[in-house]
Amino acid sequence: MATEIKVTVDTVAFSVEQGVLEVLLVKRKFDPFKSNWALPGGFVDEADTTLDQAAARELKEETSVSDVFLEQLYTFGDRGRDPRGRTISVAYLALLRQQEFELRASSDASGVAWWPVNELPQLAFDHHEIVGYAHKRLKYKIEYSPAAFSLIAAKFTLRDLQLVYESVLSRAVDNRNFRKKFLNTGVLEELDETTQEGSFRPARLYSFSEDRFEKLPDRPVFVF
Amino acid sequence: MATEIKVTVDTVAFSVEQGVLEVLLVKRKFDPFKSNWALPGGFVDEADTTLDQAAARELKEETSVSDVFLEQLYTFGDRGRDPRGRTISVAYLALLRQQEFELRASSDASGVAWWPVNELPQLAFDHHEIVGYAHKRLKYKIEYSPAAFSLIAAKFTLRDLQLVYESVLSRAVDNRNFRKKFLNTGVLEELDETTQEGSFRPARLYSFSEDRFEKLPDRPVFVF
DNA sequence: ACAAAAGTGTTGCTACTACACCCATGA
DNA sequence: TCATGGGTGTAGTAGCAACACTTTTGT
Repeated sequence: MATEIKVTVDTVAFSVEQGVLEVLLVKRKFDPFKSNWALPGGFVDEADTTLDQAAARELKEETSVSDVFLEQLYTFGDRGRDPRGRTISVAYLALLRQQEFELRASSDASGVAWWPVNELPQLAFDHHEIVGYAHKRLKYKIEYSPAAFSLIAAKFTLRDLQLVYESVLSRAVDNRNFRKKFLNTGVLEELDETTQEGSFRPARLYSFSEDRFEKLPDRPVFVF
Repeated sequence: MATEIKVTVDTVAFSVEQGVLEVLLVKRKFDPFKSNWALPGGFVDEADTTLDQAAARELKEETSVSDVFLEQLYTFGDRGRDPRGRTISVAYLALLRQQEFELRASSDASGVAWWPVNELPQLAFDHHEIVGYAHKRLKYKIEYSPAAFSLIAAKFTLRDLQLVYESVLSRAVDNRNFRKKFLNTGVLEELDETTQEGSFRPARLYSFSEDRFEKLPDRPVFVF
């Protein structure tokens, strides 16, 4: 009965770069699926005290990304998903900003790179399914949680924020209504700074106020 | 590295009985936690082709409940949650109607019973935390999915339906608005039958139309 | 003056909340 | 006729969708 099973943690890390939703992948150096791209992840270790911590550790080891939004997603465990034998994968969702990290591949990998979610290469194992699932969950998540703010810098313009919504949802949103509604939620702090990006009008910067979010009588819904 | 870890599936099965949300528990016959109440579940087996199937198998073996709504919830894997050694538990949510099953304990258990979610006994392992998590998820779930219909008979009165919402959400809802809004969603089929339950006006019966639900241009939201 | 992105206001409509009473039935 | 749960209507309000033009800046 108590079959021993191998357990991995694999992370779907998203970022938005110039209005494009991208996923962090590593290129495998060893079999199985040698030289295929895959999600960063690996086996849970005796030393890991929690699964969350195991996912964070693997992500850091394989890509050098650390200290980011990380949340458990779903566990994939169909027999046959790993040719080496029964392995279940606890999948994680990560949200981050590319500019904050310099990618560095581990010795197990021959590469690390960001791939647009709509132009993914062939992926190892059932990782394509995992990415699809993560994307679907992210679409819900930005509508009822402040997840979008994990994808942009601490100071951002309303346009930055809108680009996150548009790239995650894969559709345009009306910018007048977007601004009105987001400002109305009361979670944005208007800063006394503006951008200065080119030969056009500078944009006001905002920050997300966790405090204000927590203090609202009802959770706002970020649906556009 | 590739530590072998034991994997269990444990199910939080909910039902609503006379306006009370209840959880299905089994009483353990063996150590650890001998004679404590626990969630039905057990080790994933070599023969299980999927985790979903493993959860269904364990639920049936331990309580005789089968063919019910069953969905993966979350995976609990903190080191130390099982005194026997590293064990992770893939938790499942089940929704069902008590009257459809006659409970029968397995030989591993000295009892099976429904417990009101607000009056739970001490539970084995971290099962109390798992139940709490499942309840929280169920509260969301009935608001954006037709999950509530898995908790009542195929033919039901609007009152039955309302009792499901009230017991899951732990609060009263305005019955005028509840009826109006639910009828407006277009997912209910009005039947030509009524109940006949006592010395008062009989109630009209309805059924949930999966078809109508699927065909709606936008998913209705069941928020009251 | 032009190119580029920032920023804004109104109207119509839908859908929600809040609220209290009459109806049908069997005993 | 009473007790019990079944069933309904309205008015006010809030918030949404749809829609196009003006502003600011650097070159």
